[in-house]
Amino acid sequence: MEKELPSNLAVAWGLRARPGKGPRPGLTLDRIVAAGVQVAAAEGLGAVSMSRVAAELGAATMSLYRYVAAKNELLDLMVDAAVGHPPPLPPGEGWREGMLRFARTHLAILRRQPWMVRVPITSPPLTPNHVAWMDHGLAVLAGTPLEEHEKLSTIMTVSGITRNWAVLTADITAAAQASGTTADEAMLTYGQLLGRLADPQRFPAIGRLLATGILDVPDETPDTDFEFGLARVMDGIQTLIDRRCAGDTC
Amino acid sequence: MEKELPSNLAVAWGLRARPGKGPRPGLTLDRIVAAGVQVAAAEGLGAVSMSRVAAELGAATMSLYRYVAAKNELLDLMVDAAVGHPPPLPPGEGWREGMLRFARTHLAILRRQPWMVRVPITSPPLTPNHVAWMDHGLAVLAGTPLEEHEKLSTIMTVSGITRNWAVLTADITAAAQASGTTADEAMLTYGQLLGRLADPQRFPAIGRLLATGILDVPDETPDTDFEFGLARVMDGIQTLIDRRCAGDTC
DNA sequence: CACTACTGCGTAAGTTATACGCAGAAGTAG
DNA sequence: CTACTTCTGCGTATAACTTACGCAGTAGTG
Repeated sequence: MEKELPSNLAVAWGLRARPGKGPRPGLTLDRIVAAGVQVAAAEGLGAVSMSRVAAELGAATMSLYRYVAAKNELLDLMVDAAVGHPPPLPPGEGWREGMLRFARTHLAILRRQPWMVRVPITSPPLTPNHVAWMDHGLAVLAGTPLEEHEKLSTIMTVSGITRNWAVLTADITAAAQASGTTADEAMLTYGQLLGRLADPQRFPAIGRLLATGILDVPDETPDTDFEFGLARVMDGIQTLIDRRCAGDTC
Repeated sequence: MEKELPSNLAVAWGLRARPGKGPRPGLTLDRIVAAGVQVAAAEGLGAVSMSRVAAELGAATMSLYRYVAAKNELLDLMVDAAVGHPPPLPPGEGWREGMLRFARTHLAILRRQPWMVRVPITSPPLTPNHVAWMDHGLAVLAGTPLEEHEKLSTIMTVSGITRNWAVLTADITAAAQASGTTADEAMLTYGQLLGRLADPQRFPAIGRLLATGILDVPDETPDTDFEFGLARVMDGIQTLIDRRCAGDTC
């Protein structure tokens, strides 16, 4: 009755039956993944080719395919490895500060390794570390009166906002580096480009936005928009909790 | 003082100086983009190669490079074309229903052309239709007492949730089609896989989630999690508006 | 009519993932 | 100890892919 596991998950969870028959393997999945991460960190995701990773290990290209079914699988494993374990849950932490920490930590990880957001997602989160983070998020929300499926939805919402923000800022940073400036300047460049391209006649609402001059001044605090979105979601969850607990024991 | 526009933006906005010197162009950027969209819609993003698109038009591969600087540029233009114009703003619509419509329409577009979410984003939203959608979103929020930059943050938050959900469901659907089942069944498969892989001992919070049996039953309404996230954000914005208007003229 | 700037596109180079299959290594059964 | 099985590393080869380069020809301009 047990269906076969998809191969990528089998290797990710280390569930490959390893009968001690043939010659001892010269490589390890961990070493391959680590080499891939190293290449991606040093030269970007574009530099990650099977031959490049193999060269890093002093092995032949095709050797990698004994450990990984396809390049996609390697990329998924690289991302999972780079996400890493979630930190231990601070005792006595409230759900709100916990979720904020969850999101900010996640963002910091994506910032430290910008190549992560360039890996095309092709499967729902089922790799070990992603599952661990999901568990971590659920644990943060354990004390709330939310239904279990609502906790899951909350985590996905927060993750979505975080990833989206990471992608956006990574884009802007990349564009900045391409033209040899800093990310701050690139933010301003973005505003300038928007002002140059978006005719206020055709796009009146954008005209009003530009008229405030906000996009012409660098943000005093970093990640303002990100924090704004997070705060809104937290407030919304608070509203749901209040509504549910109204006139009820909670 | 006017810096040169990046080439991808120049072509996207149709700002290429076209001196009527040489031979009349045999192709159009629009036709190329349309052909690319057609190929992607019919056979998936993986089938979109420069030669394939050129063949669709009866032209040679290299001809496309007279209109597009690189394949990435073509992909960006394809996405922008597929997003399309935002609908006209329904008169008398409140900000909440407006934002919900914004998000649902966006999701429907990404669902109708699943290849869109597979195009790696490499630049912030500066293409014409994306700008138009941004303007549309700002217009929806025009009646609220939010600051202009808060309106922008709101739109980005909602867009992030929407895109994230589109990617996730596209992944699950793709995995379903790969194994010859339906998306609904794949959702259940996801729950089953999670239950098989995530040891409740190691991941207690996930254990509690699985124990509710929610993942074992198909959702009665579609996009439950997506709608949950949206509702939370809307509630959060309502909270902000209420707080700002407390004891104040609004 | 000469000139110029532009278009279409043939050719070719350089990468890429990965299918196939063989030589040899390490266990296992007799 | 010997035969057999099963696995590993990896050389070779294939079929894609993007795109640099440059040439022949065309439509306006002076």
